[in-house]
Amino acid sequence: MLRIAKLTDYGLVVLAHVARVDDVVSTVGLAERSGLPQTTVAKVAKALTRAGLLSSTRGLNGGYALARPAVDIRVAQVIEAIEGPLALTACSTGDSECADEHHCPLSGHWPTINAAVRGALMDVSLADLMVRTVRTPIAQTMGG
Amino acid sequence: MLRIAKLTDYGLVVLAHVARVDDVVSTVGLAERSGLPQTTVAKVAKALTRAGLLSSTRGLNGGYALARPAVDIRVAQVIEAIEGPLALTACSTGDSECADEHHCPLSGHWPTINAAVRGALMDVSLADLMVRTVRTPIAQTMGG
DNA sequence: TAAAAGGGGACCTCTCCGGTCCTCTTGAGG
DNA sequence: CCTCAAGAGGACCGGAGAGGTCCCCTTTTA
Repeated sequence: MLRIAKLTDYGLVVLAHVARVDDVVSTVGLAERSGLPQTTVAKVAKALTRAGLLSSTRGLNGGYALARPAVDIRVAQVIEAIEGPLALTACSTGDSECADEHHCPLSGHWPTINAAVRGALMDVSLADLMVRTVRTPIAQTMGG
Repeated sequence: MLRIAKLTDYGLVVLAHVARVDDVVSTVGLAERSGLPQTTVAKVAKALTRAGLLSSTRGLNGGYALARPAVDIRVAQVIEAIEGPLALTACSTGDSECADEHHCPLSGHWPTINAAVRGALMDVSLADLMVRTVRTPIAQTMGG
């Protein structure tokens, strides 16, 4: 359904919390702040570290920190860190089960579409996502 | 995994074949051309018709035709026809199970991301997808 | 009036994501 | 040197949801 995986969503949340703390923070700390299970935070943080978005410190008093400024972390990178290369269809991954390419008028065009989507997601940085959402007084009143 | 549904992929293929025929064509005819099961073609064509991308003729000698020129059919519209409104996360659909919005630093930002992706997919038309893929002689040689 | 073709769901299966758990490695500190 | 906290890596299981099929109804024309 053109959805990102829940884990990817969590990944963005975790990154945002790490950025906000602006210091080394453990998975336990992140779990408390985010409200996510500690095991889930750990799973996501591992993937983000492998991708070079988080830097980790092992051993006692270890934890995670941003590997680079929030402005330099793009949503597309987070998605790729957790879900792998961005490809809207199975066709575009290379391991094509879609052997009827002579039938398929679309073959060869997916890279273009993928690039367009990737570009859009590259334009949004973690910093962009951390701008405090402006809530109007009216919304606050109505929200109850 | 930020994948479109297979049915959506099929939808694009079906649309491309209808466009190529440039005349009323039945689900049986489309199944032959595309190599997809006739039942699947039917399912997809129904959704596309409901969304106004295909026009249908019922009764004997009936079938489908494009409801408007291929240039005016955008990939984003096809996705929405089959999968519903474009929303990368469950958060952004409105029926948020994600009640911890006070915890979530991202709340309020998803519409922006969705709009970016939607924009990218709106920029690609069915006509764009039907341009014959250019294969260089070198690629043919190397492809074996 | 019978046959062809689309319309609209219901339903079942199977894949794949989400979440958990276990064990190993690393490093700080007593 | 030993212990313990904390990350690394991978195995595993259950449930939701997409894919695909089927059935019956309506429409239209020969």
